[in-house]
Amino acid sequence: MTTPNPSQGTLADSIPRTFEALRNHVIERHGMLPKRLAQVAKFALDHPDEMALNTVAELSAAAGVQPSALVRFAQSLGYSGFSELQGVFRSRLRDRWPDYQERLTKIQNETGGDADSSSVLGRFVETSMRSLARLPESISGEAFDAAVSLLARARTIYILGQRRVFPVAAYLSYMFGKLEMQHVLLDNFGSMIDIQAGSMRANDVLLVITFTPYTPVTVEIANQAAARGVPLVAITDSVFSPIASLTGARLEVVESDLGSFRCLTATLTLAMGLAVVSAERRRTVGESPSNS
Amino acid sequence: MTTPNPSQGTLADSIPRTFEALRNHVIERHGMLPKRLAQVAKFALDHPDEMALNTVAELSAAAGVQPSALVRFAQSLGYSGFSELQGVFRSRLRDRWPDYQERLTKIQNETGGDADSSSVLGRFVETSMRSLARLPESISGEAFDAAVSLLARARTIYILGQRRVFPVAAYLSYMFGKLEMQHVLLDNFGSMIDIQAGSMRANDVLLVITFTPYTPVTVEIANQAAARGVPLVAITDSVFSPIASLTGARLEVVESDLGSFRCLTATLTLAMGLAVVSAERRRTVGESPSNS
DNA sequence: AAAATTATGAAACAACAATTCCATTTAAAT
DNA sequence: ATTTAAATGGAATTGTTGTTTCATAATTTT
Repeated sequence: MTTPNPSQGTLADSIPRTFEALRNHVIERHGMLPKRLAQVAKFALDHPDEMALNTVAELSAAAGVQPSALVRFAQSLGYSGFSELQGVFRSRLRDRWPDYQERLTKIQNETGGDADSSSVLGRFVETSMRSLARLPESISGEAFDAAVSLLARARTIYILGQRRVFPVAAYLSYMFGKLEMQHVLLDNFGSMIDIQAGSMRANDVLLVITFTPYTPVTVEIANQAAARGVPLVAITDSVFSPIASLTGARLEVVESDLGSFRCLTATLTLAMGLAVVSAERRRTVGESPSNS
Repeated sequence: MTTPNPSQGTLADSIPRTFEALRNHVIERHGMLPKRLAQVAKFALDHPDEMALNTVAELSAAAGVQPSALVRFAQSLGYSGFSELQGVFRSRLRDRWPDYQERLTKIQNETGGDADSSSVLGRFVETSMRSLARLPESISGEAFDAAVSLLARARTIYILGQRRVFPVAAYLSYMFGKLEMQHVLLDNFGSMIDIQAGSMRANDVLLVITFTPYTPVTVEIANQAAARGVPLVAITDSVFSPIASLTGARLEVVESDLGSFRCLTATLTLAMGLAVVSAERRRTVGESPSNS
C-alpha cells in the first residue's frame, strides 16, 4: 500500500507511538541503559496500568526512584516529557482488546500519513473496529438472551427505526424475510406509521432502534405499543433514552463517532446477531409463535 | 449550594465507590437533576473512558459544559470533588480487563457450540472485524481518490442499491443529506425506478452498490446510465460484477459472511468514508458541482 | 591516577489543573 | 407580578503536577 517499509531501520528511530512499539524498543536497549533508568524501564513494563493512571510522584515512590528519573526516562526515549510517554500507556488502556490489537496497530501504521484520503478510510475502519470491540462488553448475556427469547416467541415482529437508524431497520427486515420470520417494517411511508403499527397485538413484539436525538415518532409509537401491552425489545445508545422505562429487553450500544457522524457498524452487527439467533432459537427449541 | 456534608440523603446512602453503583445511582436520580447537571450525567455515563483519562477542561469542552459543572456534579454525588469521582471511572478502566478476557476466550473456544447465545454475538463481532480489517487492503488509494473526486464534482448524486444493500444506500442518503450534498435515493417505490432515474444527466454521478446475486433492476439502471454518459461509481464485491465493465471508479469490498449471511459492516464503513471525504473535498478544494 | 564525562538526587520553578467564588440568569413560590 | 431560591457561566484562586536546574556522585577515558 502506501508505506512500503516504514520501520525496521536503525536510522532515524521515530519515537514509539504504540505500547507494543514502546515495549520492543525498551526491551531491546534495556541492557545498555544506566542503572536507574533501567530500573524505571523495568517498572514501566511491569506496571503498565499504573503508568497510565498515576502521577509522577506516586510512580516514582512505587518504583523507588526520584521523580526526575521518570522524566529522564521519557526524554531518553525521545518524548518531550513524561506526559507524552504516559499518553502511550493511556491509549493502551483505552484500546486494549484481545487479538485485534495487533491488527489495529497494523492499520495505524499502514495509514500513518494523514496526507492522502485513503488514510481517512483507515481512520473510519479504526473507529468501526473500536465500536465493535466494545459491543460484547456492553451487551450482557442476560439482556441478549431476553431479547432473543422475546423475538423467538413473537407472532409478528414489528421493526421500528427512523432516520439515522433506518438502515438498521431495513436490514433487519431483509434478514427476517430470509429467515422466514413474519415481520413488518414500520417505515412511515406516507406518514401512515400509526396505521402500519395499528395491528400490533400483545403476542407480537416491537423491536425498536433509537439513538440520540430520539425521533419523536419513534418514541410515540413505542409508547403506544407499550400501553397496549406489546412487549418491547429496544436497541438504544443510552440508559436515558426516553423508551428506557418501558422496554421488555434493552440492549445498549455505544458507538464511537468520527467527526460528527456516529457509525452504525456495531448496531448492525448486533442486529444481525439478534436476527440469526432468534431464528435459530425458534427452530431448535421449537418455540412456535404463540397464537391467541 | 447543595450539601457540604451529605446529610440530605434519604437514608444511609453512601457515596458510590464502584462504577456500577455510580451508574445506578445516577440513573435513578437523573430525572430530578437540574438541566446542566443532567447533561453532565448523561455525558459521563455515555463516555466512561473519557471520564477516566481526560482533564476537566477537555471533558467540559466535549460535553459542552462549563468546568465548574463537572465539579458540581461530582459534589452533588457526595464526592469531595471531580478527582474523587474520576477515581471511580479509573478503577473501572483497570478492572475491565479480567472478565473481558474470560469472555473472549470463551468465544474463541466455543466456535461451534450454540450453548450460550452471547457467544454467538462474539462470533459476529469477530466476523465483522475480519471484514473491516481487510477493507484498507482491498481498496487502493487511487480507486478511492477517483471515486471521491467524481462524487465531489457531481451536481447530483444518484444512489442505487437494492435488496440486501439497500440499507447502505439508505445510510448514504442520510449522510449526503446531513452533508448538504444534493442527492437522490433510487428506492424503486411503486416500481418507478426508471422514472426516478430519468433525470440523470452527464454532470451527475450514479453511485451504485451491488453484490452477488446482482439484482436485475440495479444492473439495468446502471447500464442505462452508462449509455447516457452518466459517470458511475461502483461498490461491488467482485471483478466479475456485471457492471464492472462500465464503471468510472470501482471499489471492491470483500465481506466475510457468517452462516449464509454476508455482513455489511465493511461496506457501510466504506460508504461513510466516501461520503465524508467527498463532502470535505468539495468544500476545501472548492470543487463546485459542474453545471451545464 | 587524574580528568572528563555521564548519571543521580534533591529542591526550586513554572505551568496547569481542579476548585472556589461571585455576579448573573433562570426557575419557583408567594 | 414580586420575591425568593436555585442554577449557571466565567474568572480568580489555590493546590498540585511535571519539569528544570544544579550540586554531587559514579563512571569512563586518557
